[in-house]
Amino acid sequence: MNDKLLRDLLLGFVKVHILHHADKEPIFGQEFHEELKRHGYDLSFGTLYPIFHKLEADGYLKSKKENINGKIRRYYSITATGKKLLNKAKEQAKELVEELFED
Amino acid sequence: MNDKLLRDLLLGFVKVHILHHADKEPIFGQEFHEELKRHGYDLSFGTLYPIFHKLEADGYLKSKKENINGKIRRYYSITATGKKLLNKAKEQAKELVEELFED
DNA sequence: TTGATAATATCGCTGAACGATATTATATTT
DNA sequence: AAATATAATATCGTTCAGCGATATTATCAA
Repeated sequence: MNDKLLRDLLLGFVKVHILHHADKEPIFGQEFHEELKRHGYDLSFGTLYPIFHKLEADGYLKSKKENINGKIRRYYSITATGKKLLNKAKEQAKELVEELFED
Repeated sequence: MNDKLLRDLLLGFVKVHILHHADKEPIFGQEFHEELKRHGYDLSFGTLYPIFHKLEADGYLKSKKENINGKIRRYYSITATGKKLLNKAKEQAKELVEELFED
């Protein structure tokens, strides 16, 4: 079955989930990619990294490079603005889903 | 505040909501546009109509033209394939939201 | 018959998604 | 010490979707 619609749904959520995780602890690309895979979501790095970049450019995330055994990791954590947005997004997502299940 | 992220979230949901409403009764563009507006969502017709077209082309909706006082309306209703997709989408959306709210 | 109205359709631009490829910095092997 | 492997991030070029603006369709009203 064609599930472009399911993909769109996922893509709408990915940014919110990034903020959600970056709110709990610093995260980095590969790790988050694995996390998604574990949940059955296959998202390419060509999609994922630019999302991180955009979220940082827009001030919702801040990042810090760290050298782990010679591999550079860029750890992202949420900003104050990011937290505000995250809360709004969670509310909106909840409302939209609730509407689908009421009556 | 920049809320492109909230918009992406909405856009991911719009198709699911279209299927959801078209499952309850036949709907048409202007009406659904009003419905979204009432909920505070502003979606242009240049966005909305192509979505309807795509959903029909993919076999999730079927449409029938009707002439109401000389104004042509195209009423959309859900297909069997559309119902299956709708159920999957609802499950996926629910899971994604639940994760945002657990622990 | 001209204009107003309700609705759908589509154009052209911009920007995002994505597979593929390049780059970075070290550790390991030959 | 040179070459290879590895873990990770970065970005290119193409395709496609979102969207404001504009066009089209079919009546009714002035």
